[in-house]
Amino acid sequence: MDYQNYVQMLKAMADPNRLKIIDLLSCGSLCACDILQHFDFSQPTLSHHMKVLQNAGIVFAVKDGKWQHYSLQKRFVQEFKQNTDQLLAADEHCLCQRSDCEKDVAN
Amino acid sequence: MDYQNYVQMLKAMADPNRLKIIDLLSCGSLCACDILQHFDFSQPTLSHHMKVLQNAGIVFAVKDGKWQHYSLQKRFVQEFKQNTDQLLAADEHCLCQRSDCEKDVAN
DNA sequence: CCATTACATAGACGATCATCTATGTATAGT
DNA sequence: ACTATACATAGATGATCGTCTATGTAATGG
Repeated sequence: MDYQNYVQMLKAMADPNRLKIIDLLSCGSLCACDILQHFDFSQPTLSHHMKVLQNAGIVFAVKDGKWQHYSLQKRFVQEFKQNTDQLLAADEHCLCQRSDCEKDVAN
Repeated sequence: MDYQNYVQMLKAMADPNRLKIIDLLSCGSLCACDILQHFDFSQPTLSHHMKVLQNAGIVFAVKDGKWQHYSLQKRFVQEFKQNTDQLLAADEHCLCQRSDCEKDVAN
């Protein structure tokens, strides 16, 4: 499994404010000023967070006049769930490579 | 949704080494020395990572003589998937609370 | 007992991070 | 043209993070 991209997603999500932004965008696209209203931090801070989310492939932006409309990347939603399932499944991709691997033992 | 616990899980997962530890443990319990063999960092560093994973509710430890056996918390596997689904679903829990909420608009 | 093994704790250090203020850059309205 | 609005960029700062070395502790074996 490709950790690199998944870790970047996790890092971007591992901030309460960015997680809330993702939650906001899960119901549709919003412009920066709309998002900002839900937070106490400054506008440059939001700009920073949006860039982190874009770099992680979580969010994409469309410019419309003065406004930047942000939306969740559909591909992110799909890939994140897929990577999560793969990570947490006790299946045959087992990394431990030990002869006494306990992958079949329930905990 | 309770961000606090979910964010703590995400933070703990947002490190490539800890993610690999989770992957290793997804196929069964391992002791610290077994886990350490898969990495280049020092033993205290592993001890630190295991504590982070325990504090996040991802891993639990059972002591057996000299050995510490680590396993994934079943509850974590379940709750993490559940929280992820809830976060990324465009359902009625919409936070934006705007009259023109676009939660029904596909992107 | 003493040495070894398995692991934890303490403290330090450099890197990364979230946030801020100050400022720049478009776009829109009058 | 001027002003206001929406957003980005630059640079600074304090906090957090991942890692290390040094050391402590508890269990095991001869």
